[in-house]
Amino acid sequence: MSSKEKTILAAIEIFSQKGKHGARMEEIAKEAGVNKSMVYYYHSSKENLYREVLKKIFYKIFLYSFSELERIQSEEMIYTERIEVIIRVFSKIYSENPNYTRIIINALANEPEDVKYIIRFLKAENDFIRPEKLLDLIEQATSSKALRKIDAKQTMISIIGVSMIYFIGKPIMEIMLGLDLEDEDVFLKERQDSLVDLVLNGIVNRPE
Amino acid sequence: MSSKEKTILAAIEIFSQKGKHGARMEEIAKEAGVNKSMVYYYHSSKENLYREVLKKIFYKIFLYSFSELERIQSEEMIYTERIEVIIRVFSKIYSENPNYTRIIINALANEPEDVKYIIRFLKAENDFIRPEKLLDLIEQATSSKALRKIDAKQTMISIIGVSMIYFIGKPIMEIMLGLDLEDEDVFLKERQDSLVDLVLNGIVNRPE
DNA sequence: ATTACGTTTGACCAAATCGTCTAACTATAA
DNA sequence: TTATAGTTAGACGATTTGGTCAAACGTAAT
Repeated sequence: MSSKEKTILAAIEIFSQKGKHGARMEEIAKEAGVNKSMVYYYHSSKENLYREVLKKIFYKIFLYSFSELERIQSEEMIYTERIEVIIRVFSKIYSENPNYTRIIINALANEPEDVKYIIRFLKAENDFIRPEKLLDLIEQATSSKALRKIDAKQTMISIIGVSMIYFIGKPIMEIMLGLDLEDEDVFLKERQDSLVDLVLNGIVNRPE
Repeated sequence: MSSKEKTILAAIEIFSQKGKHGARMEEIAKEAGVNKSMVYYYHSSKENLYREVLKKIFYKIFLYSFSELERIQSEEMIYTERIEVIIRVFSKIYSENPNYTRIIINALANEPEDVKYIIRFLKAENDFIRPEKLLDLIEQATSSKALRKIDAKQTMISIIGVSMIYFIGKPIMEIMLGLDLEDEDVFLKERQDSLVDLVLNGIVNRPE
């Protein structure tokens, strides 16, 4: 792996632990196993490195989620099944990449303009990034009476966002609910099932 | 207002804009209209000031949400109405205090241990902080058949978390969905209604 | 061997920034 | 008036930290 690549991976690790300002360039270099000058040689500044990191993370998440979306569109499924898969895909992305999740949450809260710029950039560069696809799916499902009359945009936000919740509120939940994290995997699985259950029941159409 | 109080309010403002590490003690002092020495005089260190801020924020949020919970428990309402009020209360807290929301999100992502410590502390000091109350409400509603057979803990997390989503995903949504923020208030209102609709439909019991 | 080019190193700088210290100011009580 | 306690100001110190630089290293082509 190139020094450039190693640096970005290390940066993801450190930024996710310490946040943008909390992270130290020296520490990132050490984690990457390269000289600090190398970091600057390839990424010119902390600001820049941070943007590279965001770009990489969003790219990977988009790549994965849109290819899954593509896949289920080509398969034989009823609408609610498709929606279920989508919810599980997002849950999976967040839970399997907790440090991506942390960085994204931080960026959204602190550098929303950076995030906007990067997403715009990625959308312009990569044809496969097409949020309309998810929107269309929801709208089709609605007009086919598989789903109730719901606002597709709002539903899309809810689906994407709801899967992120557990990670955000983990410490609160641990104390509030007296959760015992020894069985975190079990809890996460239940969490996912519960979300699927909640959302599907919330949007599905029930003929009288 | 005392200098100590002014400092905390200023700190909330600056921490919410810049994050814990991004915030400068000098800037906080300036915002508070006091000398930097005063900040140290009252709060001894940045670390300490940050914890004071978290304490204050969580206290206020708990105070508001639990008193609302208390209020609706004393009123004549059916279970689903109570749940609806709760969802709207949480949405309101987050949307009316965006800087609290940002700080909390940051703290949860970056200093989860601090958050745990503070919530434990607040719970020990303040009798009114009783998460069981919300849990009980959901459980009662379930056993009275007003709600489907759902896991109360999971539902509680979903209710609290789902209201936070809009703030977290705002930039993503703006670009993904091409939202036009001139009518943000309208959008937020629709967002809240949509959430209430989704969650209530998701958990309510429907006799065959 | 020499050139050339990308890569790597460690020392170094300048600015930022947390935190301290001492002296002074204010108000209240004796 | 004097004493005391709480409060404020601003300069200063020590360290951290983002960022730079010139020199060296490796390697592959000429």
